[in-house]
Amino acid sequence: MVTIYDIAAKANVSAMTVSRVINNTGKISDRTRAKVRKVMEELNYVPNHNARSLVLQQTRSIFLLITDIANPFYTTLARGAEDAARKNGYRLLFGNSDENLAKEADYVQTILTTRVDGVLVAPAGDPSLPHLEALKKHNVPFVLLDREVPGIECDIVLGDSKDGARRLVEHLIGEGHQRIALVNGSSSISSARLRLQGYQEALKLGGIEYRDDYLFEAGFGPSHDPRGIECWFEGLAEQPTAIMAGNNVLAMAIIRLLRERGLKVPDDLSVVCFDDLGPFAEIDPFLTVAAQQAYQFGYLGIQLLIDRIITREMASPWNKIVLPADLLIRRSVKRLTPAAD
Amino acid sequence: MVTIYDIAAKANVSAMTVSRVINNTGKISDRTRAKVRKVMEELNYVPNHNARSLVLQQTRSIFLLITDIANPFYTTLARGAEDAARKNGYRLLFGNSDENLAKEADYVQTILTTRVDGVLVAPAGDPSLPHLEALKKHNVPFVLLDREVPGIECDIVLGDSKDGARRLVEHLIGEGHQRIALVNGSSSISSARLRLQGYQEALKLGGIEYRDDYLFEAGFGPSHDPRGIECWFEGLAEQPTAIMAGNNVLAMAIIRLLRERGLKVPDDLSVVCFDDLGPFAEIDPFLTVAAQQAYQFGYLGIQLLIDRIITREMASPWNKIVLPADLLIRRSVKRLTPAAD
DNA sequence: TATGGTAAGGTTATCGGTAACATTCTTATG
DNA sequence: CATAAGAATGTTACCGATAACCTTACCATA
Repeated sequence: MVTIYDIAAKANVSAMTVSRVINNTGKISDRTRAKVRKVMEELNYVPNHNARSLVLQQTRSIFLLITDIANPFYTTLARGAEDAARKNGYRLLFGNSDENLAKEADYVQTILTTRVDGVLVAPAGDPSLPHLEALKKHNVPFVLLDREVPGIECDIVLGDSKDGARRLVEHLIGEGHQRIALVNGSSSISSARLRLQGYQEALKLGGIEYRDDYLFEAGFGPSHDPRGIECWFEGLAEQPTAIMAGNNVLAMAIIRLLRERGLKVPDDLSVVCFDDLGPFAEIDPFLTVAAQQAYQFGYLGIQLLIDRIITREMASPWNKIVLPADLLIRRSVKRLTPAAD
Repeated sequence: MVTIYDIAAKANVSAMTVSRVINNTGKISDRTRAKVRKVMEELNYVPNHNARSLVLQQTRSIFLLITDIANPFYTTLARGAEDAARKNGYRLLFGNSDENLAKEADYVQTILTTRVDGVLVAPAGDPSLPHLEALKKHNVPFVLLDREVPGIECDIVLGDSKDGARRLVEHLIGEGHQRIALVNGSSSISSARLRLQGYQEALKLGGIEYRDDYLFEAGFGPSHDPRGIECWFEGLAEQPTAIMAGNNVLAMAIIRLLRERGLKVPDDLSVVCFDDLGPFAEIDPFLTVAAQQAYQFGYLGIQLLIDRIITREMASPWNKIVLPADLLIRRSVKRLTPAAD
């Protein structure tokens, strides 16, 4: 590999002069600058990022840790983050924890050893606490995305889960549904808890009693076993007329399950969910959803993070951005006549 | 930040002894090892990856550059790569070029400066040549994915585009279609060229004449303007009975376009495409596709790459893995009676 | 008792950059 | 023409780790 010393030697200057040319610092005569530039071209010089960040104590890179790379919510979020990072001259590195604490722990280790300037994290859930504490302890600025973690104070970008869920359920009630089930993510995830709250609130407002057997907790992730949902569904004494899914991945599992049982949506059962399905569900915009502004999660998250990185102010009050969800009413909910129920 | 020197001082040993404990090298007494370990815990030591890779001249990390993070083909590929990398003790970094040469060039720069041990690249197309040449020149081992680039010799994992395309078209012909259009990716992408060849071959075998106006070249990427397709479709003198899309993103564009015009698939027009749609099209497995083994692309790609990294053999014959595509026949093709046409 | 082999650990130089300070070269000014 | 004030460049030390070599101390053996 070519180093600044090779260039310095060939250009008959000191390494420091080369460094100055590269970074446009200090005073360099045009003649020298041109000479050094020419040698750099000839030798195909590429700066060594590791050496640079070792002495500078900063890397100009940000790590984005998401929980599911197959989920369009997170890939869209990632694009937002990437755009914002590029715009600010930061390199963005991605990691994918798969909603898995062990992988998350691994990535936190990577983050610490590579000395990135900051981190954007969608945490796996409340048990991510020690991971975030580790970041805190090592003074790595970070911004949480999508999920709060009790015990951690930091900047955060959230969706309005409670409100979105409430509006979804209110829509169902408005269409005449009374027996509404919720298949949710784990209650160790803040957004799942809020969606449950929104669900319960809407039921209450609608004068519908909350039933324990209509709540099932699965995993938000791609790798959870769908048979849990099947068992729950089979075991139901009274079939609901509508199911709300806590996120898009769960909605997929539910719809597949219903199809396998020959149940048509919405004719036999209505389905709604949180999060939109991304471009690949465009074949037939069918599912009624509470769509989140995924791109903004990433974009705004990077902005909050870069603010912290630049000011190095970890004491000033924490920012909390709450983005509303859009209710997109499509065709997965059947209108029930009062008599029909 | 805590360094090995801080630990050395507190444990009353030399930095070298600390290094030996960390890496399990050399001879260290159990007493010393325990003492050093204890101090490391107390001080929350985290090794500095930059310093380490500076002296070792290797980073144990691999860069994966994909062209579309929103495309399930690539995210599935990414999971395969991630799994394979983890299994081999390599860190995996992702980049997303968005089918955009400028972004790709940028990422190549990042790759060179960060001195990763190797790269997995899905190139934007033939014009990616200089980027790959840069990797070659700097002796960075790389493996191509999904697309060949004329002028570059290297290990590569490909799908059998020609065969898959031929089978898709043969299926259409078998169902009685004669007027079959192809909306393809840019001809500067090898896989698009092969898909065109497969298309033409199937037409020939079926005794159908190739028509120039039934070929439209759009972009494989997420950011291309769908109005091009609209114009082409509007301008058609004779409407085809079936359209084959060069990949899944194009299929989405076509289906949206048809829907906007009130044309039903497959009743009014049949559609097939290359690549499956991922979990989020499970709502209704509808589109007949040539599905590629996306996960394997990533998994096998990493294996080829790590072989090169370990042997440092850049001279031995290049590996070329060609993965077949599965024809998944679903419901987006209408059977035409000979009379109907 | 001399010898040497090995276990355990220390010293020094180096990876490729940059900050801080030092030095040399210009140029304008009294 | 001497000289001071910058402009242009060089020197040295250091960022945090590891490789290569060196030093002890101890024990077994002839």
